Amino acid sequence: MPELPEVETIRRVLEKKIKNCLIRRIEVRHPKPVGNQSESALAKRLTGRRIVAVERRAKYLLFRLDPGWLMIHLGMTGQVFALRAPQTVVSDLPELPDKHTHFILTLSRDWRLMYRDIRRFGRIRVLNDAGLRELEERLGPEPLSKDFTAGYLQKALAGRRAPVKALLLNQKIIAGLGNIYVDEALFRSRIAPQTPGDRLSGRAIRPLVDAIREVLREAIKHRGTTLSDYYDPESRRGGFQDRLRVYGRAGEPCRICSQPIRRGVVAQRGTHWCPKCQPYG
DNA sequence: CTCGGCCTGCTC
DNA sequence: GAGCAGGCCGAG
Repeated sequence: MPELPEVETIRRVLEKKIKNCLIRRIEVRHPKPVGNQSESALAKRLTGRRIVAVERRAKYLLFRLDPGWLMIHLGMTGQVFALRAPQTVVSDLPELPDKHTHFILTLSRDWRLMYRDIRRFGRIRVLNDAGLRELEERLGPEPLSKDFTAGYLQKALAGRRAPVKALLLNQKIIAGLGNIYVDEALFRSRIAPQTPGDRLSGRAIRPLVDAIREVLREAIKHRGTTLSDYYDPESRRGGFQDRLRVYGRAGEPCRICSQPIRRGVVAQRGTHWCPKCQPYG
């Protein structure tokens, strides 16, 4: 569920709070998210390590240790909370840890990191440098990096018959987009989501690249989108949900042309678009 | 490339 | 009770 802007928001908050903390203790409360590894095996690889930096690649949160990496992918409903020892979350969230809190790191300076995940689609792994390289091999360029250019995207989409929506969700083509921001970027670049990759005109590529960058930057600025489950590590909601132009707005008037926003299924995902403002392919 | 599976909770 | 949900992976 969290896409690049949400994971980036989490990263920034965590960096501010727990960078340079030592991992004192770990607790595995449900084995699934850690890949059914035993608590003792994980503890051997984590306790005593320092969190040197908090990084992000695509939708992966990467804690740089000394040595090694702790990787967290939030799946659809994963959340990470950073709490000072006695203090609990504010807002409308349950007291932690609750029955959906599956993994806890106790850190120096009284911090505790709690991983909570209702659907348990998320994953927590300890990686060495080789493991990190394997992860990297499955991912395309970061959309906000200089590697993501019109030339690159043109090549990546060439000869692909799948709908452009499916291609933009493919993390090997571009890393970090999910259902919300793909729909939003296609709206902003006026491209119909069903358009096959190889039928996108060359002129459509540049606006698409710009729209992807723009929507991600804006969403990060507003600390991500909270539709229901997303909260940052300080249990704050995002603000971008109020600025969505098509996602979740089926039947509501388009903000540009007032036509009702359509909803259908493309690439097996709920897809939102304006039939009038998105004529291109 | 498409589909089903993994999970729980919420809305109809 | 059915269908849906911000993601990913492996099977066919």
